[in-house]
Amino acid sequence: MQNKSRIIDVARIAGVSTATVSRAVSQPERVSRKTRDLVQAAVEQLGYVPDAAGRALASGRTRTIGCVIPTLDLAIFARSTHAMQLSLASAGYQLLVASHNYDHLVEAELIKTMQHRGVDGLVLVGAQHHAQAWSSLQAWSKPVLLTWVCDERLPSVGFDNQAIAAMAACHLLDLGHRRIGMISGRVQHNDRAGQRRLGFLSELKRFGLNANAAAVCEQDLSIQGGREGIRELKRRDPKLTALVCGNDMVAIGAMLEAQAMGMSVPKDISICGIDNHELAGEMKPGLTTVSLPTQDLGRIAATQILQILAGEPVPRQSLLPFHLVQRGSTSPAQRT
Amino acid sequence: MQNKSRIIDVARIAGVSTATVSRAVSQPERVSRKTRDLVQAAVEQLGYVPDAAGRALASGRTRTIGCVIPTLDLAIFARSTHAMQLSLASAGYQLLVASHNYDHLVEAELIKTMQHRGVDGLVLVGAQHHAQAWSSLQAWSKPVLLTWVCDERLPSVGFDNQAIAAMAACHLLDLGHRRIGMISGRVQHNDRAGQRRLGFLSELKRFGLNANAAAVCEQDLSIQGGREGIRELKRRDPKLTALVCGNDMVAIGAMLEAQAMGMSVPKDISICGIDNHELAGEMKPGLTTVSLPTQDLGRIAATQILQILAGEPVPRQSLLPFHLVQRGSTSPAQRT
DNA sequence: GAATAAAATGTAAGCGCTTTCATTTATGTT
DNA sequence: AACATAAATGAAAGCGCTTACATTTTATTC
Repeated sequence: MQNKSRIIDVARIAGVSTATVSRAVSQPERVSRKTRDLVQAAVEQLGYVPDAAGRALASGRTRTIGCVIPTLDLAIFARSTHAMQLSLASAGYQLLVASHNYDHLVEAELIKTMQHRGVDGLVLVGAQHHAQAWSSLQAWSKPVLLTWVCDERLPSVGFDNQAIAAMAACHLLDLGHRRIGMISGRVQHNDRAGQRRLGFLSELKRFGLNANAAAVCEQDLSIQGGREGIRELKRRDPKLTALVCGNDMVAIGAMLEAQAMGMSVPKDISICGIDNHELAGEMKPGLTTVSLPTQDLGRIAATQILQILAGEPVPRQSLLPFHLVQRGSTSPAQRT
Repeated sequence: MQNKSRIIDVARIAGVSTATVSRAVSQPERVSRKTRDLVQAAVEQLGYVPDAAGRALASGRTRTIGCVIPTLDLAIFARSTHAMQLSLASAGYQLLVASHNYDHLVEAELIKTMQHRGVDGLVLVGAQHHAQAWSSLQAWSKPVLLTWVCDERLPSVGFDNQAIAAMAACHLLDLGHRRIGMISGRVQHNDRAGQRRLGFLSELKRFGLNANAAAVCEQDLSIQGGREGIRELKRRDPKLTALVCGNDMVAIGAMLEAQAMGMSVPKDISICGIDNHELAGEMKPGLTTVSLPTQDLGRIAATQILQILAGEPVPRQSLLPFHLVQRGSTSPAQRT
């Protein structure tokens, strides 16, 4: 079965040189019909599969893409990574993943390791990285793709995170709310969260509201974070009538806590999330949220980095669309 | 920066042979204090990092572990994989992941690819695999670890899945329920789901109940699956008073649907999940569930495969503990 | 059918590292 | 000091593959 046959064995059986076998295997069109069949037969007879290490050493390519993410333990990253892996696999590429839990130094190390590991391309999350990471990326000749954000410095496929939060804020403003808070993710080492916070604040400003940072509360992107966030914001402004949340888990936490505090959603407080998690539609009331095509993100990232690798042109910045899904957790502000 | 220095450059600067550099880098204890420092200095001066492909080709080892899972898009797998990756990274190993969406043939291909890709070890989910996969595993000289289950044929770290479901069933039986259904995951190509179903049915039998397969309904492990499952089971047996669910998402779906159908949980129907997902405690009522140490599973899997690799002895079968978390979704059966 | 161009194939030189084996150097013993 | 032994080092042979480059074969043109 696994008889570890090498290229030379195939060559001997097929009666050709190893160079020809190599070509027949990786660039069939560069070989005559006859030899291709000959080699194919030998390959099958031996169950030959080229050894990746030899291949990598000789060619400088590994058919492996590295993906460095904050964590796999957040549904959105798990989802996009999953989609990415499937797309890569169907193109014969493999995925090396590593996560850093929002530690920029760890991330920089991971990037370096992956580079020396010989990955053919690197997919990162966000544009905010350790200076050391940036410099090793710059000194690298292989493609790097940024995801979740768009940044001039590198090809990216992501979202206009400001616009996402602005869309949520705008929805609430349109409903007449004027005392709106935001539970944001931790902004340090997370430019997506930073951009969303900014988008939220500018939108308030655009409506002529005094948008100070006091309206924003940083929390972990978890149910618990949502619970704590709404308590904090309510403490700061007891008259709060609406809330934008950094993601749906936070929104769910906030909603549950609001209800536990005796408030009615949306009557007493309107809540809007981001992501459109499977659960959003299942809550009571349903969670209004900005729906992001997370899976597409992963799929497109895979496609694009493979295209770059293939020398095909790709848009340098791809902004993915998103839209508001209105459910029951938001409603017009009460007259006061 | 990334000046691609090779071992020979280091050797020249340090004034030693490449063999010595190689030793100084990978087995410092096999080299004299003096040369070690010399080499170390040269390494730092050049920013030398050994090329992985060369290393792999020469040594036959890649410091890479392959992990083949059904999907990353299920919280439990994302979680355990995440934990595994972190543990591996801290030991200098990298993680190659691939998922197959419960397709055994795809899985077999992935296993083969990873083997030829030169991974140093393989972590799989479950013990049920394509014959072709089994045979390529058998013909392989490197360690393979099964997770989520325990199976004599290979070292494993997992759960007694029958006991998990039995624990859930037993809890409901103890509460006096006698008409109990189960919404199981798809059993085909998923031995965990199969074992859980079996555990459920045997527990019913142990209590002298007529446990036929009619009490079990297969669904996707999602909220939607839970919704459909409870409808189906209620249709089959309108007097159903309790429900075991394949995982918490299913349980949540079932609970929501039960409520939507006008039932009260737990008054009209008791529901018990498996996993202890972050959300379980947040539901109204809180979801009773069998808590599984998902993260530990990943961490331990990583540790064990590295130990095997290091030639250290490890228990061939590691069964991880689990326990019932009682919350509001289960209560004593009503007198009839 | 000769001349030319294009396609197919072969030759052989590495890719960067590890590791066996032989050799040199240090350490210990009497 | 002479010897045995152990530790440290070096020389060099690959690991299995790809790919310039050279060579041969085939197709094309007149």
